[in-house]
Amino acid sequence: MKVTTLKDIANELGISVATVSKALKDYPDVNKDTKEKVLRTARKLNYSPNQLAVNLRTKQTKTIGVIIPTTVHHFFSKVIDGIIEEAEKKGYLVIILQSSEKLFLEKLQINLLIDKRVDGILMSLSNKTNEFVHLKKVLSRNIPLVLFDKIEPSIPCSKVRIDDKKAAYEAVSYLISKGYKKISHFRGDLNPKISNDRFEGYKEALEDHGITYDASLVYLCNNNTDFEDGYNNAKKLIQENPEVDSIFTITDLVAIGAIKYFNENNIKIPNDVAVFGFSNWFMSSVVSPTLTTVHQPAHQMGVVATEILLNEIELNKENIPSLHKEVILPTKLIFRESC
Amino acid sequence: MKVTTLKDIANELGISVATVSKALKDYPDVNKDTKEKVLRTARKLNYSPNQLAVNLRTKQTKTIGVIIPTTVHHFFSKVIDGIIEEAEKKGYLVIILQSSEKLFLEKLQINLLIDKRVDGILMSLSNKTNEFVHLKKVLSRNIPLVLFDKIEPSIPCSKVRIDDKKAAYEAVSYLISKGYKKISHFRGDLNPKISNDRFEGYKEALEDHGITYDASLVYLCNNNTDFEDGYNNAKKLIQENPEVDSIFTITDLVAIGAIKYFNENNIKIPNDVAVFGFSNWFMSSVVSPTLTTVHQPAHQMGVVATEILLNEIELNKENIPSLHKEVILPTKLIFRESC
DNA sequence: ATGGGCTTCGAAATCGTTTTCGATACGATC
DNA sequence: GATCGTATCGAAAACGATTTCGAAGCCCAT
Repeated sequence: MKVTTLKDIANELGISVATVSKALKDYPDVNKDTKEKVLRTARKLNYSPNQLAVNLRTKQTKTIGVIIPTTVHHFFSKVIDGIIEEAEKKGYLVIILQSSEKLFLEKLQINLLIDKRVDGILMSLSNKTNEFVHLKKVLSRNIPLVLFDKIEPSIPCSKVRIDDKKAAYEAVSYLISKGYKKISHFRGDLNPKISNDRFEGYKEALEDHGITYDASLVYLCNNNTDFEDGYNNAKKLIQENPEVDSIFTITDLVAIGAIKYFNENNIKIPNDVAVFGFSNWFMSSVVSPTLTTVHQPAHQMGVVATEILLNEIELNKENIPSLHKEVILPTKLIFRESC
Repeated sequence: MKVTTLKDIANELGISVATVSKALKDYPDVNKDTKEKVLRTARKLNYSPNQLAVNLRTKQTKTIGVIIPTTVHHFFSKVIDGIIEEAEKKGYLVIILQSSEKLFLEKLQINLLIDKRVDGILMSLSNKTNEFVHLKKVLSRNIPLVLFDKIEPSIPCSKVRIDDKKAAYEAVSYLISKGYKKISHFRGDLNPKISNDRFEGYKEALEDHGITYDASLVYLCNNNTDFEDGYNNAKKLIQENPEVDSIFTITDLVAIGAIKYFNENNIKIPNDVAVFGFSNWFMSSVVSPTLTTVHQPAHQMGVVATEILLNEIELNKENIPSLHKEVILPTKLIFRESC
């Protein structure tokens, strides 16, 4: 089953490859009749251009690369959804790679994407990423790069994120305004910036409202901020601080773990302990009681990051230097039964 | 920032491009000394081959395409995880497209991937796909194709799936063996084969164990087999068939919806009504009570489908015709509190 | 008859690699 | 000295498209 090329069309019509190419691209310097004839036989022979040749010649692939820690995560799968949606709309394809939270994989994958000549790269950094030569390599090759969610402020490129600190501040302030005073925090790992930011927001909200910060009320989720972290920390919390009246958790999954423990042990939510999540994962409206949480616009983050990237790619093509944007997407408190 | 090519290395050393290329690929007909010199300057100039040129020349892209209905779904995101993992291991990149359950998008995306000259395609069909010319086009171009999960039996290509009917049969048989007699079924949409298969398994298990099938106990999930389907159907079920003692649901999410309704209305699980799910979504071990379900090997499905595809690609390269496999992955009943 | 303007076409270079097929040189053999 | 084998290299074609630039043909004006 031979694939037809420009040459086949040219031979069929007894004209040159150049004319065929120009006819198909509607160049002004080709006769109407020949244009039509070319179009007809192109359709007849079921021609479609060999993208590899086009890419080599035009030096662009209409493809972007995405590197994220994992696809198996509700947040990231929604981001991917937004990325693919926006990219497809503009005629770009998307190659996805997972760093699995490993720095060496991240570096390797950057090289793969550079070799593959993707037009641009979208990244959310792994928790382990503490050096950035690989990112600088991308920039030095003049390949547009946009970071989202897990970003690194020092890298001169566009970034899309939420204001984790502010969101946490608002959540905890809400708890305080509802009269909660002994507010615990189940915090994330030490490394990723976002978990520190949420922690900072928690502390600042307490201080701003005259509640002194109590380190013994903060519990670490060292199990990849998993469901079990919430369950186990809830257990410890009740043993060690029975007078606690509420918890602000780093993420919904942790909150749901806590809820499970409370439900099993006949601790009433929100009467005994209120629970505040983070992310607005769709399960948060399903669990009993439904979970009050912070809405994190995952899909929108994918769309916006891709918009910015594709824009920079287009500017890059015309050699227009693009200034880098830092977009902070708004979060929103979602009020449900758990508070 | 110029990217170095073979020509640059050749110029630097005063030798030909051909020799440089051969030196880098360790051809036997190039002197050891020149080989070393080439290697050294290649490293010095930070050379990495332009994949576009390589692809054009060798006619393969080391890239596979994946078309699935959606990425925002726990099952599919785990499949993707398996696909990317296996592909990366063998040095292939993965382009992901979403059909969003639309046939016209599926067709369009097939064309995109063909134009992109991917080496092979992995697909799970949309529920709307009722004609298959686009799949035949892939095969007629001699591009390896592997279908998984939502497959079409009539297409002559490899397939990876589970035995939905058998899994459903086993689940319902288990319920019967535990003494349940009034077994309801929350079934999926009419179109995808897998939901019909599960329905068939349900019916057959009943009949084989001397329970006459009662159509009034079967409820349709017409809301995309969503959480709400389970909730609403549970409500209707209790009103219309208060004597029901158990439910077999098309998928965990529907089961969890039902569980929520029962919890809210003080209907005890499993004492009043037992609930059996399908998929072993990780939430099924989190909800209260934990959900008895059928384990569906999503990650493995991605890995196996990719293995088969890459194998066919390799054979294809050597012009060895490959016979198509149909792999049926084993499922497993997971026993928890809800039954 | 000459020149200019316009339309239409195609030769050829180019993108960066891979690979075939000679070409050359040198030493060994008879 | 003629022949052969071997080691080493490079010219050139090829992959399939894009694009520049010049050529050819024709008409019209001078």
